Amino acid sequence: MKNSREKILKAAVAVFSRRGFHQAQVEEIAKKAGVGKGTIYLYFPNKAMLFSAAVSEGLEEIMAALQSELQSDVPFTEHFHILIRTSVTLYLKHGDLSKILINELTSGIGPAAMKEIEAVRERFIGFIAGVLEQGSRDGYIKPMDFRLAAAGIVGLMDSLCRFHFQSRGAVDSAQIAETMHAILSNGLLAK
Amino acid sequence: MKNSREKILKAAVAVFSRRGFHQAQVEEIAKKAGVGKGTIYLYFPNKAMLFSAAVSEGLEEIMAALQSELQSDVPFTEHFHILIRTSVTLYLKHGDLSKILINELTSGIGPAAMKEIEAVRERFIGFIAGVLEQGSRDGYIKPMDFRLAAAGIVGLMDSLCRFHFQSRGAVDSAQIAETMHAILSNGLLAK
Amino acid sequence: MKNSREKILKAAVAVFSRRGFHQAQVEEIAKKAGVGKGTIYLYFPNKAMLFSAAVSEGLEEIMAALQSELQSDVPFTEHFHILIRTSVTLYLKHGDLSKILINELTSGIGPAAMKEIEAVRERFIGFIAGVLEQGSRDGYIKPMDFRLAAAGIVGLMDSLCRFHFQSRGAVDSAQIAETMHAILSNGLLAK
Amino acid sequence: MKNSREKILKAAVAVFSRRGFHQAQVEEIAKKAGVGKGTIYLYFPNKAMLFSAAVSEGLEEIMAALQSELQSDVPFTEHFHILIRTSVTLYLKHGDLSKILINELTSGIGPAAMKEIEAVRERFIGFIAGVLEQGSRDGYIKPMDFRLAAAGIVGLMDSLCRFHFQSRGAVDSAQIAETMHAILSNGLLAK
DNA sequence: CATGAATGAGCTTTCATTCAT
DNA sequence: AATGAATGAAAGCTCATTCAT
Repeated sequence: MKNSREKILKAAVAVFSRRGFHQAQVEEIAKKAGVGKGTIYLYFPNKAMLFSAAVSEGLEEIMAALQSELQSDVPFTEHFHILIRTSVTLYLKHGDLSKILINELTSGIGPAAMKEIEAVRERFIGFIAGVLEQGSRDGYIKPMDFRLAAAGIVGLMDSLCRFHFQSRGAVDSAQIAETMHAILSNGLLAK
Repeated sequence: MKNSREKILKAAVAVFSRRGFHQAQVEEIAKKAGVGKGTIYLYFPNKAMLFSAAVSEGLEEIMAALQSELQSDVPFTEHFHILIRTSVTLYLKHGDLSKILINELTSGIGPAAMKEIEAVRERFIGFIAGVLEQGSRDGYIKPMDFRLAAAGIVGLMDSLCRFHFQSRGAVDSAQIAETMHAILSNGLLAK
Repeated sequence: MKNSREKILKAAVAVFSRRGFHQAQVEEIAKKAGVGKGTIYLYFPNKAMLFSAAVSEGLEEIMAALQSELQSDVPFTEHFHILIRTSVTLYLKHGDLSKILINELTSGIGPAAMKEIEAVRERFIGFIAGVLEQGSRDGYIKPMDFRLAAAGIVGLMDSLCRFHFQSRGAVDSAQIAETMHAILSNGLLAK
Repeated sequence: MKNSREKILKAAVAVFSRRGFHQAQVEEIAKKAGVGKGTIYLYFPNKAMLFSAAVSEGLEEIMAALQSELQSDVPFTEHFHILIRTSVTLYLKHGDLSKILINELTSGIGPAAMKEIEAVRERFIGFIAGVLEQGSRDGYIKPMDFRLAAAGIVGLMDSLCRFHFQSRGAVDSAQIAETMHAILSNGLLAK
């Protein structure tokens, strides 16, 4: 049996993503985690901090997974494709998280937790910008404002993934990855 | 002096976008609109419906503005560029709205209002998909899943605009339009 | 067309009896009376006073009708019977009123209106006590505390009439009058 | 120290009877019970249900007390007298309750709670009707519509007890019991 | 470490009342 | 005399947080 902190975090991600920050009730998280309400306050100072911890640790996992993917040694063009596919897969798998990350950023979470979350988002965007920059140094990516582009990519991915969730299976992971790849590699214009 | 309904809607957009749906207080909206709290309930049945009305009517304006832009008769390549620039400008100008549109979609607004908002988002995505499809018929845009692409474009724009708002002026409207244009026309890959 | 004051009073009786004092809304009364909300405040200082006026004037009518009945000159035993039948009929006809009179006496109407209503009830009880006293002087009614008995009679009638309203026709006016007459003339005990 | 539920119910009976359903404030009940406002909602889903619980449980007590009185084995005539005296005593003792039971039946309490209360009143009337029916079988009570008569008795008692409360001591318990007994045993008519 | 009964600040919403027309 | 748009006090209810056990 995992320890309480883990169980709480896992339950928190699930509940927050389903309901959003304000609609989520601490009690439901406690119940889902199989602990008492009070126990949550043993590990997290308040709801907002629990929220940012949930987001933070989840995203950290995604980044670690992507990072390890980056180690492999294949030609860039293929690498680029794989990277996108992996991102989409991870993003959809951690769908809960992504919904949170996108939807709750201005929902009045309180300044402290807010800062935490923006920092996480920053780190995520920075991570992607880093990948782009490396690709650029190796001559595969056009020079550009990498952070801006990275922010755009995150938004693109979010939006496509939301489409997936809302389409209830009509649009699958592969289609999303292909659309992303198509747009990001060559744009929309016919040659 | 504008009529009350207008004043309330305007104030609502401002407050909702700053605070998010749940954090926004009806009282603050009333104060900002310069009307009594009760007056709001004369025009809107409840907070959620006020919210969806605010989003809805704002977005309608944006679409109308874009629509009129589309009438002009210039070569497509240039048109494409202009369209993106106009979109970004409008989006930034109605920044309040865009933040709402993106951030509040799952925040537990109540089913009725929720449906309204999703419908608006749908309409917006559909509108963009229509533009892409027309471009494709004329041979300027690659064939693809236009609705998916449109969803992606909205996400891309959102994310870049948010970057603008958070950078507090470090990234300007032109840069965002250029980045969008660069990505959407040719993608990220160096040739 | 009756004048506004009349129309308002009539509508007030109808609405108050259907909904009770607190549930009744001034707007509904105005609508039913076919006047503007503001007009009501031209004739009555506030909701509570409108309420007590409605009760008061209605009860006054009942008493007037009973009074005229009392003038007739028939043997007391028959008179007693007729009186009860007439009372029940009137009470049921003015059912709205009776419900109000019974149900709203402690509902927190505000001290001023409250006093008015209690005064009306007093007057009604006094009226019946007077009838009993006269009957006693004529040797038809046992000596007793007439006001107390009158209060009891009003309660008895109320309760039976409510039974009528709730039974939705299963118990008719005649049955109620007979039961009242049976109890009041000889009591419940078998000889 | 009694448990919270008990304390709340007791306070509720007191406050509801003094103010009536609508005028009664949950906060005042909480204060009187010596608990926090929220605690009330731990035990009762809403104000209306608290109300019906208060009425219900109080009346149940009265019926239990009367029931035990009925077990005793004395001649019926005396029994009848005793029963009325006991009823009046109980009714006056639980005066709060009786006021509620009579006054609030149409005050717009909400359908669910309303039904509960009507059911309680039904049960009470049914209980008395049962007593009458038994007396009739034993030959002491005239045959009649027992439920109708029972409803009348409740109304009679109510009204007399209200008289007691309003007379501020001028009319005592014994007088009321005697008046009831006089009316119910032999009626008002002189022989 | 763990709990959940208890709390009360804070929210939305209603509706009697006013007053400019 | 008549109106009804506007008001804001007032109240029920929720839920994050605490703390005695």
